[in-house]
Order: sequence, then structure tokens, then C-alpha cells
Amino acid sequence: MIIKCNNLNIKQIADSGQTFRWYERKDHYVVVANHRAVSMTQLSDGIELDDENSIWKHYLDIDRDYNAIMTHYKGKDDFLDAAMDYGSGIRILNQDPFETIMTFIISANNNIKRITSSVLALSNNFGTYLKTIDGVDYYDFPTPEQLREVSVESFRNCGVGYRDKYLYGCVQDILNKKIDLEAIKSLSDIELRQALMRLKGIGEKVANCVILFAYARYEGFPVDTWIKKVLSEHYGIEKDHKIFVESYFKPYGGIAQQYLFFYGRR
DNA sequence: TACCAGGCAACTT
DNA sequence: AAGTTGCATGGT
Repeated sequence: MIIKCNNLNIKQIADSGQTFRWYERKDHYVVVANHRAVSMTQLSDGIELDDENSIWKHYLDIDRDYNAIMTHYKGKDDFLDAAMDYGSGIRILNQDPFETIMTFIISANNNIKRITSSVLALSNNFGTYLKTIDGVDYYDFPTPEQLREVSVESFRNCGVGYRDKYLYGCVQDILNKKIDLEAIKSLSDIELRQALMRLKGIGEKVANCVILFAYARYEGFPVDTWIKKVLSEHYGIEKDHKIFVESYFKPYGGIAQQYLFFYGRR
């Protein structure tokens, strides 16, 4: 399947820190999502996928006009202009809430390489086999049900460190309906964030990642160490980040944040 | 060797 | 309410 789309750069999305399941291979990428593993190739005016399912258009947020969003911010300040120019192929993916919750719990005080390896270990150890591509087996991210009997120690063995107990508790809380990841879709941005923060291991930053990357809430503006550095060095903001970013970058703060993160971390 | 990485919960003041 | 501290682990 060929998807025509400007503002879609595979490498930029893979390196943007919103997903940890885009794998760079020789002349293409392998993307694991939507209970599938696909081969994705960059074209000059879009991408080619070896899969016909229309879910990928939603996953890649194809119907949203990112050019219009960038136009909205154009000229606001030099740093954001440069960031949008540098990362103009980034899109905000529509990812699975459970997978996003688990991977961003792992992300806390961690680095992208190790997050990626932990997510791979969780999938290979506990997820459903999907496909073999060029001799590599790909597994789906496990469901809560598949993780029901997984112990704190088994999580630890995936390299997640002290976050093991948070992952375990999160799975149990979902299975026990302390939180319903489908039902909370109807909540407001603020209520949704608060609902997620009831889970151990999810603070304000991780909750913002989840509402942005899994619930398409662009009010979510994750402030991590890189964004703090950007705000400090280029906007003169040392504290009260929240107050500044919520007014300055609205109404697509989360999208602007992705450009800033990607450019600031280069 | 110390410091850092898409922070958080628990504790202290 | 606001500030401080410990935390697994691999990379630099």
C-alpha cells in the first residue's frame, strides 16, 4: 500500500522519542503496531507499506494537516521556526494506550536506547508472535491479560530496573478495573491526566506523554530534561514551565513540543 | 569515575 | 505546600 503524504519522514518519527517500536533495517524500517509488523519504505511524497489495512492511516494521523499547524506557529520565534524546519516530517502517532502507558513508565529517568531494549524484551518474552522479516522474529506488545501472571522479578529481568513494581501494579490495576483505558477516552484532558496519574509510576510528565501519544490530546506538553534545557536556553524559562508552555504554545502544544524535543536533542 | 537519561514516590521541612 | 532524596542500569 502506498500512502501519499507530505510531512511524513520515517526516520524523523522513528527518532522522535514517541515510539520505541520503529526498527531501522538495511533499506527500510520495520514498524510493530496495531497487532502487526510491517515493512515501511520512504518515498519522496509518502511511504510504502507491505500491508493493506487502513488502520495505518489512522495510526499515522494521515488526515491531519501538519502543514497548517506549522503555518499557525510560523514566525512566532526563531527557535520554533528552526525546529519545525528540522523536523517537518514528524507526525503524532495514534498509539495503543496500554503500550504507551507501560513504555513511558519505563521511560522515567531512563534513556531511549535502554527503553527500546526493555520494550523489545517485554514483547519477545510475553507478546504474541507476529511475523519474521529478514530472519528476525517480531512479537506484539503484550496485553494486560498476557502479563497477568508476570512477577515483579520477571519485569526486572527485562531490564526495567526499579520500575518493575510500577509495571506490575499497573497491569494488576487495569485487570482489576481500577482504571478503564477505553472508558476514560470520554474524560476531559485534565480529568484524563488525573485518572492516569492514579497509577503508580505515572506522574505529570508521563501522563502528558500518554494523553498526547495515545489519546491525541494536544494539550499534553511533556516537560522532560531536554525540554527543560530548551526552555532555559532559548526561552529564558527556568521555573513555572507549565504556566508558560500552556499559554505560549497553545492550541497544539503537544505537537510543538515534539518539534522542540526533536530539534533540541539533535 | 562521576554524571546522565523523555521522572517518580516517599520523605522532610 | 514546597523542597529533597533514593532509585536500576547502561552509556559516556
